[in-house]
Amino acid sequence: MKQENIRLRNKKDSSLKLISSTIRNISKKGINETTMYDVSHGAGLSQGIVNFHFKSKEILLIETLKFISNEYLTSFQKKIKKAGNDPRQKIITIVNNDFNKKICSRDKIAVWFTFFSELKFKPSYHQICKDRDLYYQKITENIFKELIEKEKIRISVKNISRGFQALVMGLWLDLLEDPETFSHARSKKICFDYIESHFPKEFKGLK
Amino acid sequence: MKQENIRLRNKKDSSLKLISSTIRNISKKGINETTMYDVSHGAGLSQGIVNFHFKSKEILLIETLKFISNEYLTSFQKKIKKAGNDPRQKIITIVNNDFNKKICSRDKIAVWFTFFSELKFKPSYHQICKDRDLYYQKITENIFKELIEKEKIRISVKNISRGFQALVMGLWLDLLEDPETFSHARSKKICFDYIESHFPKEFKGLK
Amino acid sequence: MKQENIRLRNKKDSSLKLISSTIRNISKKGINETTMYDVSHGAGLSQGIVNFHFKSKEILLIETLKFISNEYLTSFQKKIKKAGNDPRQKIITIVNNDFNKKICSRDKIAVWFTFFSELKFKPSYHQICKDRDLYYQKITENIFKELIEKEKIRISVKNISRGFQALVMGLWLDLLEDPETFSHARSKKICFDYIESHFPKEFKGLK
Amino acid sequence: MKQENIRLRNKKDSSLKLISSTIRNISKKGINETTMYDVSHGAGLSQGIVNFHFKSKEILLIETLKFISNEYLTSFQKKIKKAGNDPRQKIITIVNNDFNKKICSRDKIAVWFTFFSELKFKPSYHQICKDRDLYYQKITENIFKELIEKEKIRISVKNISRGFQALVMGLWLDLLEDPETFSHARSKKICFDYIESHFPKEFKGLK
DNA sequence: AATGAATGAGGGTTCATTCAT
DNA sequence: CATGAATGAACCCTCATTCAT
Repeated sequence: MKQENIRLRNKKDSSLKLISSTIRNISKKGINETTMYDVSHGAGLSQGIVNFHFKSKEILLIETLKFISNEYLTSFQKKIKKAGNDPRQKIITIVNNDFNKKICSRDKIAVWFTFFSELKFKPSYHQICKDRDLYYQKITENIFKELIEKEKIRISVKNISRGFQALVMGLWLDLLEDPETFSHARSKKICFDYIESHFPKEFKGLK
Repeated sequence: MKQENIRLRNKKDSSLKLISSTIRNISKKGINETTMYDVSHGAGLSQGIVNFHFKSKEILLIETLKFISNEYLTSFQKKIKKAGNDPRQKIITIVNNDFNKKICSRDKIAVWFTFFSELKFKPSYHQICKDRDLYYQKITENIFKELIEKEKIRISVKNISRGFQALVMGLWLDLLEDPETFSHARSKKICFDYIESHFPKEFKGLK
Repeated sequence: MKQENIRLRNKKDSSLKLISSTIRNISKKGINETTMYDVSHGAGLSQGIVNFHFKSKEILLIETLKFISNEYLTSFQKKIKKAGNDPRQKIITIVNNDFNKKICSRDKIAVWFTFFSELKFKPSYHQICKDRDLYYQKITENIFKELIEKEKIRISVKNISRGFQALVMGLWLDLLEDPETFSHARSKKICFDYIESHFPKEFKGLK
Repeated sequence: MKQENIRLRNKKDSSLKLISSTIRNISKKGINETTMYDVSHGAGLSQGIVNFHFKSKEILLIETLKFISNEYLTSFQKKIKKAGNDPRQKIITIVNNDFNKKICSRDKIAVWFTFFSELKFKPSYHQICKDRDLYYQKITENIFKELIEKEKIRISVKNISRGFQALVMGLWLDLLEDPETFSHARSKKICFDYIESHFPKEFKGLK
């Protein structure tokens, strides 16, 4: 029974090591250049082991996407909870989380965009991303709804929310593409400008 | 002389057919799943011809990126010229061009994001994208500068311009990811909302 | 530990089988006509295995050259050691070894000359051949030096030694080119004539 | 009629240029690395032309071997004729010709050994080389026969002649393999040593 | 006679996957 | 659970050859 537990933990350990190695490799070389050999040796394990823990490369990649997706959501949820009930505080928290260097290091962004680029022809990737997006959408839409009601302006919640989300993704791409002249700080500033321009009363002079 | 011309045209024709086939294939399957065989047969030609016109797959991909990049810029320049000197008209033109279905069909977007995902480890892709971006940046920054002066507001040109650009890219990603519930029309609306929120006098009630 | 040994032996076995198959194939068809498929299937193994054990065809060929070179030297050393200290006996031993049918079967000669023909543009082949030659030279020069001292004649050690070596190579080429009318026995006779003509006292009537 | 002549000459010119380019290329890169493209462009002509003048690469190579073989024989015959009837003078002439830098430049030797290495599996090469060898053999055997009669020694003409020939080939190989420390002059010296050792009276102190 | 775009067979190589140990 | 030799399909690329011009 105890041995069984150890085995399970070992198995889980190896799987995690493998996923972590996958992320590292993808961010360094992209999906196509990342081989099963790279992954296993990057995890300090041997050749055939990947097909042992994950049935195929396809599945390894799906699990990897699930992993970073989950990592994002976990951080998101934790911080939103801490932010309390003030919509103003909540949206600030979201921006800070989205451009938290742990969540969106250049490496991680590279991995995200790698998966994005395959969305069109990989239904399984699509599903995972969609799940994350829907969750994110639901939360932000609610926040923007509260803000709109407070500010008493007339604007589509759906549009402002989607615009916000698109803006974040676009800025992530900029961070990936242009790391020398663009920064996390400026990304946040631009997001806050976006919010302030729509909710001037609530966010005037937002730092 | 005439013969020479015919040959050159034929050679150019073949190259174009090949690039066009490459775009079609990448948008359908991604770069890695697109084989040289797919490309050549998709162009109605035979196996070895791709390596004859382009020395390698690598170079074929670079030329393909150059092609769509150039296509984008050409359309952009042509329409901007038509728009005249009014900054209001110019920014509207840019939005219309960015979400013109020829320029940003789902296929083309897929190709763009495929290349974006490799930006980090392919210096040659990076350069081409950077060239396009710098040009786009320069033009939009000038427009926003004019608008800011007209509206007499205090806001960073650089930030509003980059925000706009990021928003467009984020919306492209949405069009790629979520074609059923999202549309070109809504993308434009969201862009115009972004502009209107910053320049309310100039753009009040912009459709 | 024992398992490890078995694996190592298996790996070495496969490498040897592959090299041996390479020799057979080169002697039958030459380097260029020998495909990786020929080599692996000639060794009773499958396609990709050659690139697993040797990283490339280039390296396979280098290892093959090293192998026959080593085989030659090993046989040479063993017999020289047996021959004792008499220079007369030693040079006889060398001739016998050089035209031993194991060492210079027509197949092996064909392989040697295949590599010789690429010496000029393949530095790695050149190095291996040079190593072998230098060793051979050193030994034969010492023998001829002893003979010259015994016979008390005046002649350049370097030249007689190099001439001897050249003669052997020329005769190998004859054995390759003209197997019907030329033989190992006659090759030896010609070598002994060469030696006798320079050291008549020592070798008078050498058969 | 005149036009016909011009055409023929042009055709011959091109063929010669092509063969000459073939020799240059083989000596630089070996047969396998020499492509039809290399040959035609090295001759200042275009791609498809080789298959026009020679039906195939195989035939081009055969014609090339015939060419250098013929070049060798022509030089050989011319000089032998000049040498007169003295066997002593004739053999000296042969040595001088065999190590004439025009006849046996390192480039030409490389070409020769390239063909030698394919002798075993290319009957057509074999025939051409054999023709050259038989002619050479006949002449040298006659010379050695005369020398033996003059010197009144007992030795096999066939063997001494073949030994001589083998020695020359072996020295050619040395010139190919070891151009830094070995020279044409030393090659000749070694040949003369060979001759002197068998015919001391006739060649004493041969320079 | 000459050109050079096009063909297509075949080579070297890579790599996900399997499996005996 | 883990190893790593072995498999074999599939890829990119080369190149002799053809043929319309």
